[in-house]
Amino acid sequence: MRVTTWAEYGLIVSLHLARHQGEVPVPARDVASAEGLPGDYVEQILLKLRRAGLVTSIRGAKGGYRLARPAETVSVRDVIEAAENHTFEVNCDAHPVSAERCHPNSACAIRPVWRALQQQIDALLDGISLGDLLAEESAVEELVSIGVAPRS
Amino acid sequence: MRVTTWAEYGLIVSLHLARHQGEVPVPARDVASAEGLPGDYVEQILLKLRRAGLVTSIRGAKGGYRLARPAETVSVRDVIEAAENHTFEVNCDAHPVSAERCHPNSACAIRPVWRALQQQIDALLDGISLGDLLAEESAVEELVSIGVAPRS
DNA sequence: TTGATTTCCGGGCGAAGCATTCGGATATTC
DNA sequence: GAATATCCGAATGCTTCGCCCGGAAATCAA
Repeated sequence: MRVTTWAEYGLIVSLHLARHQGEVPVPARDVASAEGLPGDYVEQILLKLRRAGLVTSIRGAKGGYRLARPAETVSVRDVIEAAENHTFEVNCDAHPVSAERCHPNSACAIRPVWRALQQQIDALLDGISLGDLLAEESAVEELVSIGVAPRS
Repeated sequence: MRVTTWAEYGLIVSLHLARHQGEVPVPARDVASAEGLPGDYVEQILLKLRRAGLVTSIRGAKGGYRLARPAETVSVRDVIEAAENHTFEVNCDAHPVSAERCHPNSACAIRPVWRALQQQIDALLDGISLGDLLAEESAVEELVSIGVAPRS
């Protein structure tokens, strides 16, 4: 159980855009080189973010990407769902073990576990915005600069 | 982000053993056929559960598997960790994007998100035992039998 | 003692998914 | 019209997943 690079890069990329809000739009390749990520891949991710309505794009020369909404109103869940299509995927829905066992009103004791997981995960990711991460970023940055090792 | 069949089958299998505690040991193939799972695969899963100390095995004719501890003392987390090697895997540790970014004391704002996820997930899975699932199972069974559709 | 049963265990294998690249079409600016 | 970008599907190589196979060792019953 882990997130793929879609989710991880998606966060890195949208965080980069959040950092450059209010400026000129940032081309995909600039994001990629600044963050040290594969260029063509970043382009695909930005495409997904745009289709989800999280970023807006401007085509042609001087074009690029911008966050569609203020960073405080974009949750980590938004980004992950846009980039990876889902946060936690419950097997009962997507990869059922068998039709009978996984039928919605069978007496399966395991399903509630996955449901609970899904709810907790979504709630947590819903509660964190790109704005929060941006704030944390500069806070940690400051700690590091005065020589205090950040935890974890 | 989802659990693999190792985790899911692992739960099904240990739940099956929990249901038959106190009886003669259950051979792997009996578990498999009773639960409708691939036999050789179940064998491998039971092997992992045994290596993790969750089940005990008896070799030879009349042999089979038994839960090593009472079902109330075996958490869902125990089972998943045994079957899948981890619950939620944090990329910073296992699949770092880059050495610098993911270095423990870099100012990465994303890492705390994964850490928080990991903690919440582990806490939730720690709080559920096979005994709980067994109880829920019979409760739901009863609801179904009197014609009330279980939720979710 | 022999045969049946069963765990033990590594390796293999096809299919799917992941991470990434490619090629080219379309739009915009200078 | 050249340069810069987004747009988009498809192709690629790699890893992991889900599962099977073959055989060795242990145990029990006849």
